[in-house]
Amino acid sequence: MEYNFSDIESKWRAHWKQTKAYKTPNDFNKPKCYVLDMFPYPSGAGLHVGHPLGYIASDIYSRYKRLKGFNVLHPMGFDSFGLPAEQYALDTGQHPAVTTKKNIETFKAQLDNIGFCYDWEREVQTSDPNYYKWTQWIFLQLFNSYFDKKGNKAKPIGNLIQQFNTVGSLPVTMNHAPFTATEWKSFDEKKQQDILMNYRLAFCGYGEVNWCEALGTVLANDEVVNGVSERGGHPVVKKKLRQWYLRITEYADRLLQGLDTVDFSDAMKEMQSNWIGKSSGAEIDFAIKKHSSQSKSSENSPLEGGLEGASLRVYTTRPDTIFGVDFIVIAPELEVVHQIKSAEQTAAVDEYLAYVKSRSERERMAEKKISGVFTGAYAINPFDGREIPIWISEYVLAGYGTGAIMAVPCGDERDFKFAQHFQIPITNIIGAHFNGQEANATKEATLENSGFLNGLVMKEAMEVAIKAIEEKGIGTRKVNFKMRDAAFSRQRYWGEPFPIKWINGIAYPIDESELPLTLPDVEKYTPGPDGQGPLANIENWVKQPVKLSKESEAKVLSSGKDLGEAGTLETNTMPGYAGSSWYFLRYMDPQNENNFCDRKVSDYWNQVDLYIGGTEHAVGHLLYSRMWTKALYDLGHIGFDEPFKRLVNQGMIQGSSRFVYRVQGENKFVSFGLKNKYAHDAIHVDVNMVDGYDLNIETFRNWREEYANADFILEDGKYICGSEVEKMSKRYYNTVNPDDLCFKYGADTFRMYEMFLGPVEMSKPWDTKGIEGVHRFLKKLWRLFYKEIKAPTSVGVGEAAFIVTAEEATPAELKVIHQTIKKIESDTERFSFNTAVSGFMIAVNELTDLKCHKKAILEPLLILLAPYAPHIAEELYAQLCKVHPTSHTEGGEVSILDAPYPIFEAKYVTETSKEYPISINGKLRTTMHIALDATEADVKALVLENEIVKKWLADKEPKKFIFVKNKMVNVVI
RNA sequence: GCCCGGGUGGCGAAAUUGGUAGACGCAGCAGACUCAAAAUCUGCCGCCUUCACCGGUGUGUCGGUUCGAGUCCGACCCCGGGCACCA
Repeated sequence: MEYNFSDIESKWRAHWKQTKAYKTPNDFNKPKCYVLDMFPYPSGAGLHVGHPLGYIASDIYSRYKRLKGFNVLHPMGFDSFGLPAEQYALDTGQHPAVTTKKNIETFKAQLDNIGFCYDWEREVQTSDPNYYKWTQWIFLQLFNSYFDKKGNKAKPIGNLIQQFNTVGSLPVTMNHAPFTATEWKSFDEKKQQDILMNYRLAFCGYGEVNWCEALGTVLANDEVVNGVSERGGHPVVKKKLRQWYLRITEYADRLLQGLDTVDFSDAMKEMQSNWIGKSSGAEIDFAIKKHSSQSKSSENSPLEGGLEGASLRVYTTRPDTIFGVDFIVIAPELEVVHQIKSAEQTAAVDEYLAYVKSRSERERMAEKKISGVFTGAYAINPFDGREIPIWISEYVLAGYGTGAIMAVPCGDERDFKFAQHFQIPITNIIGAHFNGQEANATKEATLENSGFLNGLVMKEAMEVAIKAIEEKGIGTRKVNFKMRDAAFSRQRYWGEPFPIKWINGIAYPIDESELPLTLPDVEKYTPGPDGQGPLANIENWVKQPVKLSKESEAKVLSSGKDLGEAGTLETNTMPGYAGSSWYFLRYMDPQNENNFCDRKVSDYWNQVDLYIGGTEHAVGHLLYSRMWTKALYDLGHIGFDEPFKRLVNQGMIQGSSRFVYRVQGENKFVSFGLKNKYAHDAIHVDVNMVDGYDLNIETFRNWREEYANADFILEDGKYICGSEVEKMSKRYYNTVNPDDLCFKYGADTFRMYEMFLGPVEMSKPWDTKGIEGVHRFLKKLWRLFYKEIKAPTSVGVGEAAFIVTAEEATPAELKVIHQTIKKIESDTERFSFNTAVSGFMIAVNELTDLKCHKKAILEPLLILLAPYAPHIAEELYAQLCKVHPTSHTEGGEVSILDAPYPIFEAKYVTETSKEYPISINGKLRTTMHIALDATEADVKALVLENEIVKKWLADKEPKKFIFVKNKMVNVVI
């Protein structure tokens, strides 16, 4: 019998399915291990070889942990809401639910082909109403909570209402004037709800959003890349719209601090902290100089009391440079611009504002030219009374800090360039540190021309300046974040409906008993009117009667509305990241109908011990799920506030594209080496028609009709293709389907080869060459168990006998297996799967050399191998148990899944003597066998007696001996 | 521009704390078995020199620390990824 992987693999897959081998119980008595993959979006293209890389790694780790006695949760599911399915529906009219279902089936079949140990009974799909019921429920928890700044945590909104009722507004108000308890009670329902909306963790508000016309929806900041949509690359513009948001900014500090408690790569932590973008400094008020020619201030001027005594607030991280301020710049979008501009400058300012408005986000980012205009107004430096011109320029962003900055050209590159461009005189406060040619952002300089800060080193001056500012009452210490609140609504169909009903312009939560609020079936997926989603077109859905939450119901009734008729459902849907922000919790308790996840169950499974996925989710999914976890923790629904204890980022597998070169104007193709002799065009050719770089010309001719009669200019009788590394994608014809490889070599070979390619974290182009080597290894392993006793004939394979004996193992054999146990264990623990595969190869080579066919050696080897190549390991193990039953295996077939993990015995790996390299002055000269327990004096004597050492020493006396324990000896002369 | 990674044979890559660089695999070369092929097995495989042994040299470049550097330090070059007017 030879290694017939296809029979073996289908047999064992059926067996696992039938016996529910991977069913994971919530068994609280066993130690747990939670291993999670980022679940896929089920696209129509199916899997390519890049996808399973992380899945294989996590599968190996899961199986390993299981053998080590852990109760392992290793689930899989689908992130099945999302734009592509809806775009496809728009084009073809097929319901997204239908295409999604089909795609998921394809994915599952492909995944099962590779032999993963998922418990499919725990599968989740974000578009399943039984799942999104709880997404909506969590949304309601966020809606019904606010962030208590003092306690630094989320609390029920009821606490806040009680506070308003008893003592009035909080010390720090959010976008509204302070009020007393009595005033609060006098406010009408609308006013009260509007104020509360400023506090809710999930809230609705007007704001500048990223609007993508082509996709017909708004996008979150992380979904916009270089001014275009991440998906599809469509232009994105800023637009003021009513939108739902998550108040993630309140968690900025905790999201930052939490990074210290988790095991993520430094690069990942860095990306997240850059995105959060914490900076500390101060806000400072600059009085505005009264100006005779000032234009009349409009009625709703933000400058209280007109220009008289008005001031402008700037944000700076460098209050120590306050004496170096040579001008102030305001973002053009700020209203205040119109109040301060002088009559003479009005025309210039208005012209500039028109120019700024005409520029798209894209242009602004693409060409960063220096532009701006003087407003005609001056501010007064609060410390030395200097008059400072106020400019506007698009390099200052309205949305960050106060939208106004104090410009210190000697210390800031942008300010310097601006000053240079507009010939604004520069004050030097850092002496020799400033050369007049470029700004110097040092913090080490001793300050000059800086009033009371003179003589101080900048670092120290920082504190002194802030104190002075606060004492003078002209500003405060201030921390700012780059991160914005996350846009949470999409004007699309294929997403979770919001459990919100609008009545009289007030958003009311619907009652939990109404969940899930399901998506209606629709005929058309075109957007509704006024930038609304497709749901707005379905009147009977929008107006359907739903029960509101008890408090809301009372409020609505008291305002005299009929509950059945009143109001309309929110027509936006939630974004793709809603469902993925908490799916790891649902896996723990996926069938629970009364709770998103039972608290006892989540206390048991707790944090994800190992999370595997790509870096592309660094600032999206990973931040959102961390925030949701923190909010659920604050509200007491779970017992941990970081979801992922350890994160491993698998590298991207790129495609290795192949090209043929068509001679221009002819149906003739020239081989790579000769292509420069002709005018040619490079054309992608399917990698599966190319062996290495040799084109299979017959297959190519059959590929497309137009190539059937093509001519070829060959070199050395071959057509050599060109190559390039690109993203793996259908349109480059460089995708390799795992199904094909599993069919040709088997899943075990495929799994081990993917791991053998290199470290999981590393990105690399796919190369199928080399898979033969891994396949050969498995065949060689097979031959340790089976021996051909009759040569194969033309009509069939040869007969083979199972040749494993019960003989006792020799020390040499024991050494091999114990070395292997040690290596595989440490490699698996530290995620070095490529070296682990090498370890197996070495072991099999050595055992073949030793002609070892002993159960005592091969049984542990199979158990070690089971996580990597589960099918062949199960097959050989079953056969072994049949031929050599033991107490453990008696009474029927025992699966390798429950086999006792082999124990590594140190005595077989450590030796009594060792061959030491002997170096002289660091150069290797010879080797000697020395007992490990020899003293340094013994070694010294032995080495000095050695003939070769004597020769190299000549007459010289050794200065010293260096002993590297169990490694080598070095003689210094 | 700034911040992370990373540069090791023809190729993918190994190398716990500085201690025999290139394990393992692919490709290549030579040989065994075969009428032949496939499969399998054996040997060689960084570069220079040599019939061979020996020797020299070698981990992007230059320099440093050390008895000893792929590994540590300094300067530079190249590649990959992330961020990019956040004051």
